[in-house]
Amino acid sequence: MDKSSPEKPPTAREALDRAAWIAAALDIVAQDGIDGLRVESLAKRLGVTKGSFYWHFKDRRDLIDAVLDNWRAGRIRDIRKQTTAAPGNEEAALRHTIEVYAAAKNRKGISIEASIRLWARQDANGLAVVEEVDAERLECTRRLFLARNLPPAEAAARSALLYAYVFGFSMMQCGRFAMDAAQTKRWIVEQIIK
Amino acid sequence: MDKSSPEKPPTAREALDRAAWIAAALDIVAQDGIDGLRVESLAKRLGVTKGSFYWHFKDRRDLIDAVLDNWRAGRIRDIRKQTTAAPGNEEAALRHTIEVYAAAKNRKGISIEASIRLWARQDANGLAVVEEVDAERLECTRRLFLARNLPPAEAAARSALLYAYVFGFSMMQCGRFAMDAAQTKRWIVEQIIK
DNA sequence: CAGCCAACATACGCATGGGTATGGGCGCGA
DNA sequence: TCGCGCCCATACCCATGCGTATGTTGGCTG
Repeated sequence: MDKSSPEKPPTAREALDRAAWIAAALDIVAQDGIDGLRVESLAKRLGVTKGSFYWHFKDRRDLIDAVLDNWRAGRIRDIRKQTTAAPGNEEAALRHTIEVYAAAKNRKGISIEASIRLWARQDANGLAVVEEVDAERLECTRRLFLARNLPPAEAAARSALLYAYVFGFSMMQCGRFAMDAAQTKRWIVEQIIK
Repeated sequence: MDKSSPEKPPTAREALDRAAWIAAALDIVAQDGIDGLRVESLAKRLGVTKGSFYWHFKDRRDLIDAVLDNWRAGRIRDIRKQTTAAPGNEEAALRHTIEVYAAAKNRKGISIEASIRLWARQDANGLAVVEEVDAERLECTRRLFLARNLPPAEAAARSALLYAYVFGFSMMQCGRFAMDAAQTKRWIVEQIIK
């Protein structure tokens, strides 16, 4: 919750440095998972030593929590941005959301998400973060369905199906199968939207 | 590929012991992921020391590959078992398959699957195993849809949606949301099946 | 009973990694 | 210019963990 490691108001320099650590940490999480997020290797990647790390962060756990907070904020910002729609444009927004999140392009983002989710199975803080993101995502798309005057139960169900599909899809990094056939994708999207 | 570490025909005793190691290893994978699968801690859990491990396995990688093979065989056996259907009973089999795989009950199995999948993003052998399992699962349910005389493209699409849904669902360990409302589940299943 | 071999245990070297304690350089205000 | 505090480096302790080399034991065989 408290981002500033010294008590004084976080200076721009200090905030930037913490952000740099967190950004580099996210790279590592994408590659090797949260378990692979090691203080020394992270420091080496940034061209410094542990001494620097332990000035900016209390310990490794402090970094992980910061990464988690950062990820949560980013995911919530993103889903809200992607699901904003002018009245009457809700269907287009829904298609756009599926298109964006079911794109196999964002390999790094998917890796990070999978890593955090897996790790959250063993960690209370992580679990809370994942649940917040899930709740926000489900709510955002549910609102879009509701705006189309669907019954609440159906809006919730379609939202859940959309999320589960996008998520399951992104977990199969191998698009060699029928999963990525354009025809298949189109059929599925119609099932979810229409 | 070669399971027997000594060249002689694998005796029953030796096979049993290897299986015991692999079973214990799967427990650890479920808890801490493949990265958490450590030779020494595994040995401690079995009440022996490393000396025993390195008699049964060449190295840690050998154990991981054995775990992978074991998992692949089990998953393929299971999907085939769950999707067998007498002619005319395909719809019931499909519902049964969804019910079984989308059950949040199998927490351990889901953890193992998620761990292996995440790890496979960084490992060629693991990736091949995951792809084999994916292909088999998609094919098994696709056959069920085909038996109901659906057009091939639609059968493939429904199979993909079913798999993506089940998978995405199982990744959200938190059933606190609309995801587990019976009504929502029922609506989604109808979309996939009908 | 001698010998052999499977199935371990013991002990070691080495690397990685968390955390701490301490030292040092450098800019900046008094 | 003197100190002070931010930012980082060095050095150290300790734990975990991989892999290897070698010792040990119990059971089976000839």
